[in-house]
Parts: sequence; structure tokens; C-alpha cells
Amino acid sequence: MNLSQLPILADIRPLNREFFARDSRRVARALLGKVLVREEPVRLTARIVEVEAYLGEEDPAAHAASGRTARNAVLFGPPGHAYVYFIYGNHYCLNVSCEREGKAGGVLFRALEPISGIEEMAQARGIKIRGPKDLPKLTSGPGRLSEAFGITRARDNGCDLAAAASSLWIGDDGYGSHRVRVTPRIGITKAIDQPLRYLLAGNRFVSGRNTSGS
DNA sequence: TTATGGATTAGCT
DNA sequence: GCTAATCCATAAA
Repeated sequence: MNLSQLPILADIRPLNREFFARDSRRVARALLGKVLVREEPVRLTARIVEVEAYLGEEDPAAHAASGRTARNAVLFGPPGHAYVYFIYGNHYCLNVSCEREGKAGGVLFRALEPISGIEEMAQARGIKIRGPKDLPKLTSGPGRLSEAFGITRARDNGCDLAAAASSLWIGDDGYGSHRVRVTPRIGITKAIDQPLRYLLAGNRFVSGRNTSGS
């Protein structure tokens, strides 16, 4: 069965390095509608529908806030690379590094809309999909999408997301990301007022409560 | 060396 | 709505 609401996409092209070499707020906005691709062991694809921007050392909520450490080194490295961290003893979260090498910045992936490889994602999540209603359980939330894509720090931290030769990368299939909404970030305790969460308005795969609206 | 708490989730009330 | 689960990076001592 094909539970995806979306057509199977033929042509997905990787993003340029320059795409990521700018302010994380602009990258976050531009990533909406793009496609996250996992190549191994089978191809999984899902559309990016919710992200959050994290700035550099001036952003108290960012992992880069207190300078470069072994854990967050990727955020200070070249743009377009995966920063994966482990949180709450259970979950991995995926970010992509932004800004030029030497300057910290990143975008957290908060929710995806599955396109292909749905059976495999369900298996990775350890759940049964009985119908379209269950699909958001696969990839709505940063921990969930990481599990669905088999993303771990050991496997993916530092991976080049701008290269289609990577096991994990980001591509553009020509989808237009209209109706973007901006809200405060979720789940943090510092700088909670800043509007740095970007989502596709009305998309049912967006995480959190207040997903309605236009 | 020890302590603390987090960019979350699932399950229960 | 509330909270336990569960690891590790970082801070404090």
C-alpha cells in the first residue's frame, strides 16, 4: 500500500553549499518544502515542514552559546553539515550547520512529511501504521523523525548534507513553500520570546499543539 | 569526581 | 495535563 499523500518524486537535486552559508534564520525559512533523503539501506524521503533556527554565541538557547566544545564543533565548522546530539537519555535531534566556517549557527529539524519509505520508517519507529491518521507518529517531532530515519550521533554527526553522495542529504524537488508561519521556539527555557520557529501553515505533520490556522 | 538538567516522548490521569 | 524514563555533556567541587 502507498499511504503517502504526495506523489512519488522523480528528480531531487542537492542544495548548494552556499545555500547553508548564511544566517540560520534565512536557511530555516528556505529549508521548508525541501526534502530530507536517507539512502541506506533503502531510500527514505520526507518533506521538511517545521524547523527552528539557532544562532551563534549570542543566542542563549543555542548549543553554541558557551563557545566551541567537542560536542558542538560541527556548528562552528563548514556549512551544510549534520549536527546530531543526544537528548533526555532517549532521543537524537538533527540539525544542519549554517554560516561560514568559524561562525556558529544551525537549523533544527522538527517535523517532516513522509513521502517514500513509509514502511521502513514505521519499522524503525517500532509502530504499526493502520491508516493515514497514524502517519504523523512517524516524523512529527525532532526525536521521532530522527528515529524514523535511523539518525544517530555515531552514524551521522558531521555528515555532509549538501552532497547527494552522502547517506543523508537534503534536496530540492521544486516544491513551492508558500504559507510559511513563524512562531516562538518550542521546548526551550531561554530566549523563549524570539520568533525563530518556521513551519508550513496548516500542514498536519507539524509538531506541537497549535498546528491549525492559515 | 560528582551533580545537574536538557532543542523529547509515551503513557497515564 | 502531568510526569517518568534515561544518557551524557558540561559545570562545579
